[in-house]
Amino acid sequence: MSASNKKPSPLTKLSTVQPSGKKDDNFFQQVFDVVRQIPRGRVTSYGAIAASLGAKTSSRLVGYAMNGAGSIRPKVPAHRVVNRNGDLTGMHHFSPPERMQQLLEKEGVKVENNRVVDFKKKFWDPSEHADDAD
DNA sequence: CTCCTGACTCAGC
DNA sequence: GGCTGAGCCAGGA
Repeated sequence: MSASNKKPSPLTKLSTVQPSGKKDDNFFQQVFDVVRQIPRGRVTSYGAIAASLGAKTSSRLVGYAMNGAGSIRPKVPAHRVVNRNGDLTGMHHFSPPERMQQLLEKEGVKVENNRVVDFKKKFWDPSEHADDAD
C-alpha cells in the first residue's frame, strides 16, 4: 500500500579521508574498496556509494571510477553497481554488454529488461557495512 | 591552459 | 510524466 518510498538517508558522515598530505585518487580508491565489499547476490547504486563516501553529489565520479574497474586489480564487481533505478546503465561498458546481466543472474540477481528485479530488495547499503572494511 | 565528455542524481518546468 | 539544466571530479584532446 501507499507507495511512500522516500529515502531520508541520514547520511552518516563517516568519510575516512586522511589528509595526510596524500590525496591522489583517494576517491576512486574508496569507490573500488566499497564496491569490493558488495556481497554476492546484492547490488548497489552509484549514488549510494558516493553518499557513503560523503560525496553524493559526485555520483558521476563513481561511474567514472568504475570505468577502470575492469582494468584494475583486484577485480571489481562493477556489475553489482547499477543506477538509482536499478537499470544496468553500465552494461554497455562490459566486454559483451550482456555479461553484466549474466553475472548478476549467476549470483542470484534477477534481471529483466536491463533492470534489476526487486532492486530495492537486493539493494545493499555501503554505509551500513562501511564499518566492515578491513 | 581551456573545453568537453562521462557507467549519476536532483530540481524545475 | 518526460525533458532540460546544473553540479560533481577527473581525464583526454
